[in-house]
Amino acid sequence: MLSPEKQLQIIRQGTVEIIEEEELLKKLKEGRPLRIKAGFDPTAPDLHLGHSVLLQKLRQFQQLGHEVFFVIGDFTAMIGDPTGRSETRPPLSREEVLKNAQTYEHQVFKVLLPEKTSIVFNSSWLSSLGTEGIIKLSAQYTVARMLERDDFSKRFREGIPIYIHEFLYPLLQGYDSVFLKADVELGGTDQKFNLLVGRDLQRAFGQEPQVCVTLPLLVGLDGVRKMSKSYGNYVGLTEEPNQMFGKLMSISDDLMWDYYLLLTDYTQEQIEELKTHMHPMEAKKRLAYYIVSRYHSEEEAKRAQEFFEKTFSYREFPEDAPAIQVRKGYRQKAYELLFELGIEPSKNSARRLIEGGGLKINGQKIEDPNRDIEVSEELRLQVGKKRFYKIVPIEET
RNA sequence: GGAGGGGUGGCCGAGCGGUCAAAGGCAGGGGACUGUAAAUCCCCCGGGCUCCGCCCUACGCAGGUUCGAAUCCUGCCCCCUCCA
Repeated sequence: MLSPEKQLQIIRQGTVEIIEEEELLKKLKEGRPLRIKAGFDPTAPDLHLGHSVLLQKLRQFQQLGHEVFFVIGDFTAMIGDPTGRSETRPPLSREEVLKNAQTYEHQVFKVLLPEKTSIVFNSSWLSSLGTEGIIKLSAQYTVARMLERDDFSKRFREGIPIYIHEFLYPLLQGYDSVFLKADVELGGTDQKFNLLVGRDLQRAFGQEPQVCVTLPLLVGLDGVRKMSKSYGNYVGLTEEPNQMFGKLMSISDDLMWDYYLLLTDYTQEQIEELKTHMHPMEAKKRLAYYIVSRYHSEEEAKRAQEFFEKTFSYREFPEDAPAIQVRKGYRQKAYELLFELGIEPSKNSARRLIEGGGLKINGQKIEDPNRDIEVSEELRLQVGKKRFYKIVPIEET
């Protein structure tokens, strides 16, 4: 095991805040494996790279010899964390939650070390809390303190409704920490308040308070908003290699360094090294390769990179483009063809696409949507910059 | 319970009797430039069509007044503010 000071240094990397660092150091000095907790809401079926920031940090803890409690908030998911803006989330059904939770397990172990991970469901202790338990728990916290939370105080000020049950969310999450006797809890910066409630509750229950570690929210592919499924700016952990590689190559150079810091095992120094000595595009390829091999395999990462280079650097038509079969001699106007073969969802959108110059057939730009296209031999379509199709004629039987 | 304000396209936000499928912004799609980066510029962006034109739905819901309503009136639903 590394020295406590050295450990702290590694832990600190990429975090926003550690409350309190002194306490963490003290805990580390005890020389025992610490109990590290992080909670996930099983509200969406798939995790994306944004979630993996936490996983990455948890993994570092594991590498340092600590123990991770991966809490699936199946109970709290039924409340819905109020963090997500002022909108009240529709509560999820039990089945949905469980189904989502299942897919998590599989994805999580692409990053976490199984032998040092316990996956636990918070319903297993929260659902038996009972009305009485909830009341006792609620008695540990005041409304005034609840209103300290940014989201709540803002809404309170602006007269946006705050429902009573929303107060329960931080309390229950905090109670998870009590139940698990967590030494450390990790969360995104948006979780800070909830993490702190955990501290207070542990104190109230006579435990040593957990250390709270907050991590930045990963910025999505658009470089502006946080990565989130609802913004469509995410990379899913289960996405296919070519997709994943391509998406990662499309981020801005600035953003790439955040990704390095938050998603890889590269140290700060190594990152600096890349920044100063490597062409940004090469560095980006390395990042994409790294991530694809983590969630798929080296082999697939290699193939994804080759695919990328062929199609985009050398502009080769990808051999494994989806093939669409049509009757030999099929003849149709360009826009009709795109529609009929299911490449574009409507004739209008096909027309717009072509008029905008987004269609190439056999490398030649087609600009007139009404132009007749005849399929007598294989045609290679490029639609927009990223979509490729082969149109294959077959003899009529 | 009382008094006011408000609900517009995926989102934000103008419009307040015709010239409104509805300004502007964001997001999105395409193109140029590139390193499928960023920045920038250009085009498209409710839906459909035989597309320099035509046809449908649309401005919370339901009716009404008008030759004509997102814009006026009535009722209903929802949201917000202040007072109690």
